[in-house]
Amino acid sequence: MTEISNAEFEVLEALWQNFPASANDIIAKLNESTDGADDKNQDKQWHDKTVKTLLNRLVKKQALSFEKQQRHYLYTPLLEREAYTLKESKSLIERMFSGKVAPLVAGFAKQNDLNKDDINALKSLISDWEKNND
Amino acid sequence: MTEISNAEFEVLEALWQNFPASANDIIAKLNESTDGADDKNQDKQWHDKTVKTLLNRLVKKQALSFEKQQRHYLYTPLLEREAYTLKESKSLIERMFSGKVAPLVAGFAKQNDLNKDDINALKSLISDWEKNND
DNA sequence: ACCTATAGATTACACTTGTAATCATCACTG
DNA sequence: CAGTGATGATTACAAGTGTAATCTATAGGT
Repeated sequence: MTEISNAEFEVLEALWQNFPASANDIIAKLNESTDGADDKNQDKQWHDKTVKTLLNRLVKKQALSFEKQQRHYLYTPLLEREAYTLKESKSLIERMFSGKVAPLVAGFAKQNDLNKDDINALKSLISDWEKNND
Repeated sequence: MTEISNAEFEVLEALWQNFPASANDIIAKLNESTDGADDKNQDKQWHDKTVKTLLNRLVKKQALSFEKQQRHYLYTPLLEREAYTLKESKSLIERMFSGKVAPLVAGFAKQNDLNKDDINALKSLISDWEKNND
């Protein structure tokens, strides 16, 4: 229920990608370079202490649970990624676009931030919607 | 360049709706009940001191300018609403959906948060896009 | 069995944010 | 002309955030 901060979200993100996971697993995942061909990718390095702090805060916020596994903990997210991202999306769209998703997409279109794949994905969504809502 | 907080955004929002405006204009606008038929609309009341603080912060952040008009100031936004909302949208979509807008829309669809109007708006966007991208 | 490296807990600390109250100045009112 | 009420400036202050360092207990190596 409490708010998840940006840094906390990134930690959760790492956990969602594979869980349950130990603090070290998560730290490793966070520091994995998201290598693409471009080398201007100087991904921030996460300091181990920082990640531990964030894990603690997430536990306090009941965004994840942990269970003792011999010496260390294994963490598991208590939030579903999809539910969380939807909530955040809706919140932004509510605040900025009166709850309508189309104006957001329109902004992307205007900026030339859509490609054929995006358009196809949207078309497919629409046809699904129409199938279910005759 | 600095970040605009949520509360600051709401103040900016009021200003975008009509500017230049005095602090009092803005406070009035913010406290205008966004009346709909539903009376469970107990819009938060903005305290005059609070709004003044936020205006000052926005000036410091160079999000708006002001000019002395006799005794009081007239404020004018320095950011365009559309540019700002686009930037925020892109940032969220980058963080949560790898930069792809379709998954966000898919979330809305899944939750039944789209209606015929939304679908039509999206279709129209798509056909415009296709017109410009053969 | 002891010492050390380590994992998690606790503490730190500056900056931002939400929310105002207080201070200083000045224009208008009686 | 003096007092008051408004306007903007300054100050306040707790909670949240990003970013760690220090403390404490303990598991594992020698």
